[in-house]
Amino acid sequence: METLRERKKQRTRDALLRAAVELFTTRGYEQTTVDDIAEAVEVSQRTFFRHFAGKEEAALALQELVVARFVEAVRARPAAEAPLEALRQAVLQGWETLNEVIESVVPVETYLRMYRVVESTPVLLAAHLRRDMETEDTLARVLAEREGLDVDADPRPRLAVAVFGGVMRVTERAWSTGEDFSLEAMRELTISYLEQVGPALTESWRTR
Amino acid sequence: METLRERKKQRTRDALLRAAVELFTTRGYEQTTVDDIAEAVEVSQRTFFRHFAGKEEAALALQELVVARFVEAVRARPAAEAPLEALRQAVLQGWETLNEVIESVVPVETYLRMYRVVESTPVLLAAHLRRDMETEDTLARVLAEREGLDVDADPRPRLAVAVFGGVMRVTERAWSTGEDFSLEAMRELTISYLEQVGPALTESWRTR
DNA sequence: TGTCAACTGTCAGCGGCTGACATTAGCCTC
DNA sequence: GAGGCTAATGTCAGCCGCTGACAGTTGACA
Repeated sequence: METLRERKKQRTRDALLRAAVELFTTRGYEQTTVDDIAEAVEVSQRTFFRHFAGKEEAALALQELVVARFVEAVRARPAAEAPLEALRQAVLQGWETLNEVIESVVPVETYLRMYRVVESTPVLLAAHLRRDMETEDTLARVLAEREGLDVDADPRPRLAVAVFGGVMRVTERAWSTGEDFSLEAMRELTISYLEQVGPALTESWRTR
Repeated sequence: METLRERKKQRTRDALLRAAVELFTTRGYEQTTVDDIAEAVEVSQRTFFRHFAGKEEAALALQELVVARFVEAVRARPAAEAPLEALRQAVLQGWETLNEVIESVVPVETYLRMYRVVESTPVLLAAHLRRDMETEDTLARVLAEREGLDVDADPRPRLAVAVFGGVMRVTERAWSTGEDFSLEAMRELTISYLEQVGPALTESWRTR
């Protein structure tokens, strides 16, 4: 059982996160000050910074939930599965179960809107990409362990994860600049792009 | 012929850039204030911001020179060359001719030290990665044009460039966290990793 | 119930960055 | 070569993100 103090603290954090996301997705990230967020929740600015390391962290907190779950999904894939197939399955699984992670904090649609705010705000995109690299680092270790390799001696786990991450980033960008912002569209793009990356590297583009 | 005013302006910018790099590589990025840089050149802080959009831009200005040249090198590759081979050749060519671009501003060794500052400073790494994405966008258009494709309709140019970029990022990271900070080491890593990416994706890692 | 610790508020201050306005100094024409 | 024009710089005030220090409040737990 949780203590009252912990519940109160969590409630404040949730309120700050929800207010931040609400403001970011309506007014825009740059147009929202930390004071705005704190004021909306009726706490001091200092309290905001006690819950979030910075404005960026509040903007990326939702993504972090999804990414953490994705990494766990990769860990849970059967050991017999090939590395890239494990990544592929974990990603698709992630899209399917997005509701379970997000809906308890904000509506999925809000999450998807926030996603696009990140993609279209330079400073947020930059922070997002750096986090991606950290995730890739973690994933490389997971894959290396699955295959019994030393991640510092054998570059192949890092290379595979980097390639996979590159494809996912192209996918995300295509989704966020496209017209269909549904989860289903994201899922179909993921499948399609992962299928095409092999041919794109080996075959000539002129002989489709 | 250049006007005196333009020469003076360029000289101020160069002095600011050199002072910034000098301070960043000795004292560290976070430990250096814009006032420090301006003071070292004996100009006002406001003048610094008239030459650089921000502190980050001064830190990434050297890289920008190299990246711009790399993109030009890709454009200049023979049209008959396969896309990925064009990228590969352009990168290797870039390392070989690094002197020509950099030495007129700072010693190559200083550039390599600055490179590692970027890799090890979170906020700089983030900004660097975002720039990489912009570069990848440009390169995808270049490759699409070479192959006569529409970059918005066919994802293959973007996918190929993203994969290539992913490999290069793994390479850079391995170089900057390794022990041999020479250009030759960078070059060898590049060749080695680009060779291994194919097998890493297709073959089983256990049957080396 | 009283002590301790955690959460919060207030205040002061730093650093990045910008707009507005004044000043200097190269450029260009008559 | 004296004038006006304009680009480059300096100065000043102020916003915003963020942090440390200190004080007040409110749960936790004996």
